Amino acid sequence: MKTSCAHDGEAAGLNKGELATALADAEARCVTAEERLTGPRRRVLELLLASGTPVKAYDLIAAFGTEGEAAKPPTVYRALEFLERLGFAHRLESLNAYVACRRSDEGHAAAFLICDCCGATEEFEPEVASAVQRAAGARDYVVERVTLEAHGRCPACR
Amino acid sequence: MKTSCAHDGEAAGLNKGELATALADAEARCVTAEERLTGPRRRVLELLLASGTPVKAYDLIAAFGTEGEAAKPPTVYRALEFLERLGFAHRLESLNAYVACRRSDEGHAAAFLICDCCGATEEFEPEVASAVQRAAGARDYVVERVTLEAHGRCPACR
DNA sequence: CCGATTGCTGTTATGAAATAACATAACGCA
DNA sequence: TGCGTTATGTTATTTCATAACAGCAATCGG
Repeated sequence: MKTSCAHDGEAAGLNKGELATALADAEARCVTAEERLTGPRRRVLELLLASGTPVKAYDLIAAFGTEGEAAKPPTVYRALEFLERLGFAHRLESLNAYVACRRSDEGHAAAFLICDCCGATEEFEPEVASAVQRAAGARDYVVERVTLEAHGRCPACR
Repeated sequence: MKTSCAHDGEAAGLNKGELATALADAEARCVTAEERLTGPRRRVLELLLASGTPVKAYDLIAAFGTEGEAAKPPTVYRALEFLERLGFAHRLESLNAYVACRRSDEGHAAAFLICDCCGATEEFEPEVASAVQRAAGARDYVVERVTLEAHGRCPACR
């Protein structure tokens, strides 16, 4: 799946200032939603934001501690569950990985372009929704959640 | 995810005659493609077809032997890889499960409606493709493979 | 017919991803 | 302060998937 290629390393993560802003935003949105951005949750979000690309759960687990100690799996998985619920992160089913999301609407539908070469992802708005709804309607289904992941190559990797 | 509901058990798998026909079809397509539908491959396809709904890999492993003995994981995973390659089966990323496909075109794009209640799935043609291509084009991506899985409720479960 | 190549299978072992279950701590509030 | 709720810590286990290597069988050129 992930073919090796020269463009790794230019990760696109947030720098220190952007990170602080993004975390403050998240904090604010939690207050509004009457939810708590606790330590572990904040830490996992920070790691995701700093990466800018999808991160495996066990990489988060390994990177969790600031002195290099690992977290226990449930710590990170619970944080991820929270972050997903509030729309701060998404799970990429086809990669078994998680990615931060900076869109401001909780619980939005998500669709992704995923570069199989460098691992970069771009989230886009699934206008696709209407086509899915049409297919669903024709079969009498009610759709509650859509996973859309398009694999290919990003501009830099071609 | 899978909420319990009364409609289980009405699985929609193929009966004996249909199964024989479907396997013969698969056999024929393999000949055309110059591929071999060997024992393990045929057996796994048979199990998928008989089920009619998505099946977990380890359920296939457990059901593999005709006298109840389990297969070794690689046996089944290799067969699944082959079946996917030829378009006889698809992997459902959001379920970690596999489902038979009776469409006749190798390597086609796949999209699914998945009932979270009874586990039924319907494959549909992703006309969606055009919308994805538009989003991809705008971002200069080249798309090679699309995963689309819509979760919801089937007619029977509402 | 022989030997080499290639593709598939069998087997053992291990790696990677996720969750169950239960104990403890922190928070919000009567 | 004491109670219910929500979040965390911890141990263990389950679920999902692949690496690595040995053997076998079909195919093809000589």
